[in-house]
Amino acid sequence: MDDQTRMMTGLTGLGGLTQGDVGDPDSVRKQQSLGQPQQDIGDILQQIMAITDESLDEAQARCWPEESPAHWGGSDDPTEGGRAGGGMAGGGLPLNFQHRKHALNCHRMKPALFSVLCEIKEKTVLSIRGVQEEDPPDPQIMRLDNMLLAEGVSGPEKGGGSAAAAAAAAAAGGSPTDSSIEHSDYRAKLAQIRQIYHSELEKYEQACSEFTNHVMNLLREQSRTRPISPKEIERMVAIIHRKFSSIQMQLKQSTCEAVMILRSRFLDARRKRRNFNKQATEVLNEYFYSHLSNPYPSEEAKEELAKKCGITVSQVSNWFGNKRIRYKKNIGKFQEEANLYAVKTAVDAANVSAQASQANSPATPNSGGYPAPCYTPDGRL
DNA sequence: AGCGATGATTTTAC
DNA sequence: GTAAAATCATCGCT
Repeated sequence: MDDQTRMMTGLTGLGGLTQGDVGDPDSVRKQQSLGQPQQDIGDILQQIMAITDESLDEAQARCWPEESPAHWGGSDDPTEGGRAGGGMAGGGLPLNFQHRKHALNCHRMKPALFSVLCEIKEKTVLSIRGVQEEDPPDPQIMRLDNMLLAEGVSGPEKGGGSAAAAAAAAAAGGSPTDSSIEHSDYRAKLAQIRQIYHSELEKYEQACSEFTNHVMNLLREQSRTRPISPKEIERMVAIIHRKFSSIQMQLKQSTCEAVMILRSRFLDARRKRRNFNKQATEVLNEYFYSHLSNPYPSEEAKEELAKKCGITVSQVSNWFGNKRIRYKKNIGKFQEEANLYAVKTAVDAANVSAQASQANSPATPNSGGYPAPCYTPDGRL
């Protein structure tokens, strides 16, 4: 409801009114009763322009000092708008109001006036905010969309995202049993998030379309009593959609956050780290200390070690990476361990050759690379 | 709880 | 891309 409704109501049978008179029910009635001839359209428009400067409240106060705004035909409620044509007669609306409304709807100048007024509206009020009309796809919402798609929250049901995540986690390591348990848990939680997301999205879409329909019905209804161009309706719908899309973005944002938290809880291997078992550590250490001069196992050697230890190749790589740096950083600390494994290796070798004189030597000659532990090839510590 | 050990990840350098 | 180095997060012992 706005000035336009009141304008049109006040315009019926306008003739010879001064600007001060416009909108004054008494003066309108006066003019109507006098039955003055139709005034020139230019004058009417001029008066309309003057009226638009008034605020709704003051105009209404002048027009209907004793009534509440809800009695207006142009109310926000479309159902009321529907009744206003006559159903309300005797139900609260004053008869002169009904009379004027009827007069307006039947007036031969109505279509022409409406079209002119629509044009004026287009050129004034709407053009002000019509500048940034066309909305380019929001990069933020696109980012969120992509992420939700990648995580398997939005998009097709088959859950490709969670499968991919599971595969990624499997590649990261962990025993197969452990990870499969973790994954089913993860998938269940992800499915939960997915479900909530979709039901919320549905609610949102429903609310959006309901509200859009509501507003469109309202505007269509009102377009019978005030000038509303289709373009204006279109614009209103666009505004509504923009408002709702900001809500949608919030939903997507919080869904993304939930997925991120879930991921970090379930798929960050650091959080469920298990120390390798003793036997695995032994195998790795044996290799490390027996190849101290060049502790860089080849791909094949890594695979072999991984198989022996029941861990993945990348875990073997991690282990060697950690071991090299930590050994180098503090050789003293690892001295004991180094000697232990050197003896171990030597004993194994001795079992084959029974050569006691070289028993304490590392299996591989130490030719640069990493500093040897504090022992000599001849067995002195 | 505190703390060192340790596996994983990230950053940096080549 | 790989390895070193730095860092993180958890484990496991006291």
